Order: sequence, then C-alpha cells, then structure tokens
Amino acid sequence: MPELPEVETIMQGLIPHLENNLIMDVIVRQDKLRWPVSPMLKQHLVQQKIMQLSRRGKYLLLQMTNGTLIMHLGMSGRLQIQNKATPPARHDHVDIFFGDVCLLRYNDPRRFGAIIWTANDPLQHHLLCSLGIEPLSDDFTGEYLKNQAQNRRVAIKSFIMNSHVVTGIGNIYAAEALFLAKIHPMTPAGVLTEVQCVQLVHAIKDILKAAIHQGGTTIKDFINSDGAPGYFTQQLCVYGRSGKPCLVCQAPLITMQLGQRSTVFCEFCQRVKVGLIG
DNA sequence: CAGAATACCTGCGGGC
DNA sequence: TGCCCGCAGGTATTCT
Repeated sequence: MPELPEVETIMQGLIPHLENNLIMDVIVRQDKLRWPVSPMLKQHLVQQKIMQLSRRGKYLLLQMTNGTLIMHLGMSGRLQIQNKATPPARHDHVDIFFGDVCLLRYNDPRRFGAIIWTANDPLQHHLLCSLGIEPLSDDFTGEYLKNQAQNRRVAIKSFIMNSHVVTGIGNIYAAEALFLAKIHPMTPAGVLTEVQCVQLVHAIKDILKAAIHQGGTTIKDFINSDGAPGYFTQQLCVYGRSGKPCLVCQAPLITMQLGQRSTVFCEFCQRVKVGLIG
C-alpha cells in the first residue's frame, strides 16, 4: 500500500496524536508479521513516552525514552488513530493505548509489515543501516544517481526501486517518474546520460513532493491515520492506466513485466535511446 | 559481486 | 453461485 508519500502522510497525521503521549497498554492479537513481534513488546512500551516521530524511507520510527519502535506497513498495512470504544476488526493485529480516548491501531491483512523494538540507535539497526539516501534530501542529485548507476545493467526502473540505492520509491512513483523524465523503464541504469540522470532525479523529487502535498495516492484502499484517502490518484499519468491514451501523445499505454512488477509506460514518449536489456 | 528468483500473506476481480 | 487463476502499493533472503 504505502510508498514514501503515504508513509510521510501517515506520520504527519500521527504526530499531533502521539508525540509526548504516554503509552498505557499494548495488545498484540497477531504476532506473525514479516518478523515475529517481540513477546516483550508490551513490557518495552508501557509507561514509555513517545518523544518524536520520524521516517527513514518507508520505515516509521517512534522514538521513546528508552528505545525506538520501528514500524513498516509492507504492502497492505494501516496505522489509524481510533477511539478506544471501537471494537477490533479483522486483521487489527496490534493496539497501542494512551491515557486519553485514543488508541493507535495497526491493521495489515497480508502481514508483510513489521513492528520491531530496538533499544539502540535505530539507524544502526540492520534493516536501516544499509538503506540508500532519502530521495528528497539535497544529497540525491543527478551526479549521485550517475555514480551509483555506473556499470549497472539492471533496468532503471528496478534500479530506482532498489532501497539500497535510494529509499522510498515503489512501483507507482517509479513508473510516474520515468514517464515524467521520458525515460524507457528498461533502459540499463549504467547507460543513462548525465542529463537523463538529472531529469530523472528532478522527476522523482517533483512527483514525491506533489504526492505528499495531495496526501498520498489511493489505488485500492490507502487511508491515512485519520481514515481519509489520498488525492494524488487523479494525477497519475501511467500507473493503473494500461491501454488508456497517453496524456501527451494519445497512444495507448503499454504494460510489461519488469523484475516481477508490472510496469506501464508510453512507448513513444519514453523513447529507447540506447540498447535495452534482453 | 550483480542480478534474478523466491519467499512471506490475504483479498479481490475476472473468466469459466 | 462458486471455484481457480492472476494480480496487488514491499523487500529481505536465497539462488545462479
């Protein structure tokens, strides 16, 4: 469900509810997420104050007085603020209660998400320490992308979705950014020109910022922490528009499989400028 | 080492 | 109506 803009939207919505709030109770109904939820989670969290929320890629960090809760929403995860009186629904796996009428509820049908406690620096956690740079940071430049892509033959779409290169870009925004930058998704990363790298980086930043501004993208069922959908959906140019006319040249958009992910693009606007893979 | 395949899950829509 | 198939916003791990 969530890529970087959706996680950012969720985090911004949670901040006023969670920061400086004391955790009073924790209920774990299902501990089989991507990794088992620690049986000690409640002991770690109860009577802890949430000091600060932050985000690294698609990971959400809740910094407590004595450690950090690392959360990931996987493909189908949701985090919502609800009233304590709301009965748990199917796939409501974890509840975190506060002193007021609110609780933080984690729901995840596919259970690809994760809830991990660490008492140490979360950025040194093995899941976070090897992540690539943040796409919205000033360090993410065309020059960085060009250097990273040196001698890499993977398709550029797979490359920008590689969280160890740049983190937070998923299937939706990768497709959209490549369309904006007019780059064919299968172009081998290493053969992009410097100009193309600069254009792609600008496209990625633009699309992520616009999506955050719109509260994220709702394809099927994304909702933010207050239960509202994202409004960037109506601005998608290629994702979910297979067979429909290209918004620039009117040609029908093409779908292809790339790295096990479906990819939509315009074969005319996203021209092959160099040799493709296979 | 890079790149590709696999694994983890449930839900939904389409075709028959 | 019901069953089977393929697909879905992610990514660590295993393989070649």
